[in-house]
Amino acid sequence: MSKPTLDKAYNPAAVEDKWYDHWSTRGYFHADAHSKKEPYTIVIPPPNVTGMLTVGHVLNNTIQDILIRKARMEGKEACWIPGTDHASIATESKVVSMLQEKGINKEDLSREEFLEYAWEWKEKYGGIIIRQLKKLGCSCDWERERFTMDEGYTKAVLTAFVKLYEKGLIYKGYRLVNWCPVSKSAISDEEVIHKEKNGHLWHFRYPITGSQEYLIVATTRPETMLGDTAVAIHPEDVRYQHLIGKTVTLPLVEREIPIITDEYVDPEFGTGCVKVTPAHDPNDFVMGERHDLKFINIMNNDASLNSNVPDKYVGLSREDARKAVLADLQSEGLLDKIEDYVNKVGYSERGHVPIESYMSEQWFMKMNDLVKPAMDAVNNGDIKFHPEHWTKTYNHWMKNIKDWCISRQLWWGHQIPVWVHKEDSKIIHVSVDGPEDPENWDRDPDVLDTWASSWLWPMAVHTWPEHEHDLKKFYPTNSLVTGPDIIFFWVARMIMTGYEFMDELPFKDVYFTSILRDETSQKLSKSLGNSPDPFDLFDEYGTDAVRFGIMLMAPQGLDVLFSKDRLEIGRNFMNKLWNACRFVQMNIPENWDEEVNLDEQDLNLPEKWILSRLSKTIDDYNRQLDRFYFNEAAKVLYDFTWNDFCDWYVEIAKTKFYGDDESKADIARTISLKCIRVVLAMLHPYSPFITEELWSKFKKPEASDLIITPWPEKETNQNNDVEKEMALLQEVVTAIRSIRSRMNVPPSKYSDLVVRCDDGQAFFLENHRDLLKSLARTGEMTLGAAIEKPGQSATAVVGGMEIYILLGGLVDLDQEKERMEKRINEINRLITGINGKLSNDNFIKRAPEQVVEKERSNLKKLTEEFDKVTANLEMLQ
RNA sequence: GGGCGAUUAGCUCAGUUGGUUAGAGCACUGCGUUUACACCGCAGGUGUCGGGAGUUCGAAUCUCUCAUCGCCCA
Repeated sequence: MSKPTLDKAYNPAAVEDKWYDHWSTRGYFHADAHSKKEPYTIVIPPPNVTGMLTVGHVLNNTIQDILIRKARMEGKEACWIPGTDHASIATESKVVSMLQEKGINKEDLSREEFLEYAWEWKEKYGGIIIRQLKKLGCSCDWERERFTMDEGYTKAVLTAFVKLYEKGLIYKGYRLVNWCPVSKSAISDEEVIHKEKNGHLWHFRYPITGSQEYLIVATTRPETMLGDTAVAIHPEDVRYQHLIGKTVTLPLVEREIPIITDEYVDPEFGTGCVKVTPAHDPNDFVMGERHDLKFINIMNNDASLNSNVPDKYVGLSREDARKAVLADLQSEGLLDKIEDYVNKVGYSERGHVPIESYMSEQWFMKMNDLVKPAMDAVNNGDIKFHPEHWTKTYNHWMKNIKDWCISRQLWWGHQIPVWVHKEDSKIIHVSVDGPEDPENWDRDPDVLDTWASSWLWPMAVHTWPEHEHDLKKFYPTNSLVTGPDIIFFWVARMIMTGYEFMDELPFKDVYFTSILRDETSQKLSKSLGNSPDPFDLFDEYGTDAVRFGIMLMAPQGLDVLFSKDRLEIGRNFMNKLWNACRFVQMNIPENWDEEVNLDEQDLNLPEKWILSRLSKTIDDYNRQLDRFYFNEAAKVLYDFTWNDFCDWYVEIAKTKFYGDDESKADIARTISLKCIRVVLAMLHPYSPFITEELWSKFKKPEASDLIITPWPEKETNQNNDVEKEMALLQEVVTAIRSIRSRMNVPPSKYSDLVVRCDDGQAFFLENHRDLLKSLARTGEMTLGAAIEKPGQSATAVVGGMEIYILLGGLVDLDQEKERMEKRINEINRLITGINGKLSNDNFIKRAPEQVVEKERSNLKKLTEEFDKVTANLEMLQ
């Protein structure tokens, strides 16, 4: 053993950086593609390159670190590949606002100039989250760190585009897309957030052409009426049959537009008449195509009105246009009424403003062919989701998948590898390297959706499209750990690319983490300001404690209500572990060299018991981790360490340490060390720093650093008889303590014990006389079957033994009576239940024998206890 | 409107294939500073397992239904 003894309390700050540097220096994180070991690979969900560590990242990356550290200890070639994502829209908008602060408009810059600023920004802020992950303790292979706009990665992204284009899966279309007026770009369906908003339903009068009649349409978006090209009614709506074939004159615009009939119209909604604006609403778009209507785009790319509306409205923002249109309709007497109305409004996830459905030319990807193998893989179990129920969400989305709009009107990202000939725009060149005569071509200015690059992550972090060594060794990966919020964006699409380009799944297990919420169940987010800074938490509790605490509180497949207080459990546990180790260390002499071979020892009950518990703990722990129950695994370790080891075994070991039999002390030392070493090894993936620190003091001299120490082996010391016997001893101790506590017996006073019991029980108690003395503070023991209840004593019935504690005048008779009566009622309740079952023929006939037997034996036990408690109660009367 | 999930002690959650005297931590109450730990120890109280119905010898667990809450998709 090394000396000096541990500090009185664990001080995280003093050890965390030390060990991280040590591990890095020794190269433990780096995976060797040429090793013979079985690979175990994880690719990190790449955080936004300009992002900062959140509590969500802590949860997510701790889980990955647990998996990878365990695999490493299990002797696998553990490879955790880190990296960051260029996050097109998010990063570009940050750069744009940074430039604005400097007084620079993006519009005034060339593409090249802008990208220079963007790269500068990336270099400046791009490393932050990586450094933060290191503080968290992540054992990533930093030599393999990737960025989605690295040269090699970019090549992979463009290669994928070209391959899919050549297969006919990518096409260009002029369509209605989700348009973010802030970033002035298309966004995908998945980037639109639907929110319920309190709005209005405005009813307008549209005059029938050449008549005094009106029809009334209702709308939530008055300003779009300037782009109306029809009014629709349901074909069977009796109210409006006479209008079919007529036209209305669109107010303010004075455009004559047809009245059409379409099944889409809901006669129950509003007046049953609908204005149709094909260029600005997805449903109207479809109707427009069906009826060959005009598509009039009335907006610029910033959602202000363009020259397709009457002059007085040109240039107005959509908000101002709404006011103007309403005012003008009102003054013309065409505003019929206004109703309150709750409607769903789509917001841009990044721009935080309502999106427009906007006509524009975009690149789309056909998804139907890509979906099939990806769906099969999940449904036939090749890829497993944890928790499993996410497969339903996955399937639902896959079944209803639509073509994916992959172009973005941005500069930061992968520019689409399509060139149009300057002489003839019908001539198109698509390739990774571009045409040989670039001067004759114009490259498509758009970039790809970021997800159209990150969907290649598991293969493109290596050398794909080249199939070199790393790719062969480390693809497919083993586990993916990510949030369910990106199941469509990312997980589903990675599965598609896996089969499309590698003809193989990208990962075998997907663990979906919990979503973190605060105590009022709001999602933790920076914009709400309810997300604590992880570094404040690390400072306050220690990184290991935060990691352990957050894992302990993350339930399976549910949201986590995060609160700082709950990290205290983690901190307390670290302290408990530290102090248990400290205590053991204090009781091991300097230069002690007497570790015994436990297999050759004649062990007594508590020793056999703690070894049995340890065996079971190893099994349970591995089982929980294997099924991705990280909270349960943490609990298994916590319970063993705190309850079995600290509360019972260490207390028992004291009698050996303080006794005068050195050989017994050596056994206790050996067993304590064994428990500590196994616990440290098992806890290491959760709490790497403190365990490595303690390991350095408690390891066997020849052992390696904990991070690469072999994972604890399965043990076979489990023994149910021993556990039962120990449980009885614990029950006796607790019963005695309970009486002493109730009667306020001071700890310094030893209680004499009188027990009515059979010979076997007497032997048992006699056998553990010393333990009873130290654990329950008992004095003299008088045992036997013929014992009469002594006067002035308190009673407990345990396992058929009637335990009397002599208390002189200390007994509170009323309190004792009350207790006994309460127990008698309880026993009665239980006995009634059991009798109900046993008197039921069907139960006897149909229930398994062991179940019936168990009820019988319970009945016997309870009846005996009932008799004894009743008799004792009578004596008190 | 469609789908998914949740509802167990004051709070946060466990509860494996139906059979446990329904558990843990926190909080709470009492006692305690015995040379690991007050980030501690010992002892203690707390539950119609959301409501209802069904299947079963037996339901917190399986089925249906209702209610409430949350998320996703229209």
